[in-house]
Amino acid sequence: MRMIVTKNVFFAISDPTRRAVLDLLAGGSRTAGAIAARFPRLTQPGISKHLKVLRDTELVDVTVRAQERIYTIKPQGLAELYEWVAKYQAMWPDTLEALERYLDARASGEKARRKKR
Amino acid sequence: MRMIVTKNVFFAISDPTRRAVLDLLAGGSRTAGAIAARFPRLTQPGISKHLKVLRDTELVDVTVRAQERIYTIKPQGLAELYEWVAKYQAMWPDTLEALERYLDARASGEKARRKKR
DNA sequence: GAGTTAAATAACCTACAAGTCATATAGTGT
DNA sequence: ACACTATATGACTTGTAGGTTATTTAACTC
Repeated sequence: MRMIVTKNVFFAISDPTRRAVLDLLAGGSRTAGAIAARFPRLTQPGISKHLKVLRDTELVDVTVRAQERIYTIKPQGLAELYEWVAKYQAMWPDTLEALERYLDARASGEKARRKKR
Repeated sequence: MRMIVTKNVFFAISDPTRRAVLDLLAGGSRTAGAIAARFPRLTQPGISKHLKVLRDTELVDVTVRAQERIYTIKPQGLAELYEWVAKYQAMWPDTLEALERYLDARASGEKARRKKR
């Protein structure tokens, strides 16, 4: 068992809710309440805990305004992740254009697959 | 509790051992045994399970040679991750050079921090 | 065919992530 | 001071990831 926890960016983005929060914040800063409101299936404390993880991993910044906490994305926090994945980019079929073609092909392939079943 | 498991690339790379396996395979294809040998702290079945996750998430390919399984990295499997993080790249302070400067600064900052304690 | 080698699978254990409800903290307004 | 609002924290529960040992599967060697 790994007991060395080291919460890092890889861990932070492994959760779909946290990715959704980041995606939301990419559209602009929001209060914790406004964020929580976008996740009706989760409770306020649930979102609060996700925000804590994002804080701890330096993926968001918080500013205080009265009782509110305004969360802002810190895209630099993703630098480590970008750095890591970029290493593999060199191994991609070809250039970025090839990657885009690949992604498009995969997208339509998925559609076709969905139709089949 | 999330019970929709959907093992995806984000989950796959959240584990440090699996990232290390990918990093290893980036240097060339290897048999399961050769991979396991690089992780003396883990047992063979332990590595085998990690390899299963990488297989299931399409991050590696396997070819059979006698009793051996030769694992090859499939960097295209990281496309989704790259796609996701690239969205945030636009929000980065400036250009790629700025990112690199940032990473360098962070690296030396970490060294300084380590010295302090 | 018996023994050996390589890898996967099964059964099991334990720590912890992700969720809940209840409560605490802290700022606002009257 | 008191009620209200916004968010964080504590205590607790549960599912599962990540590890183990033992076993199975399958191919090769003699």
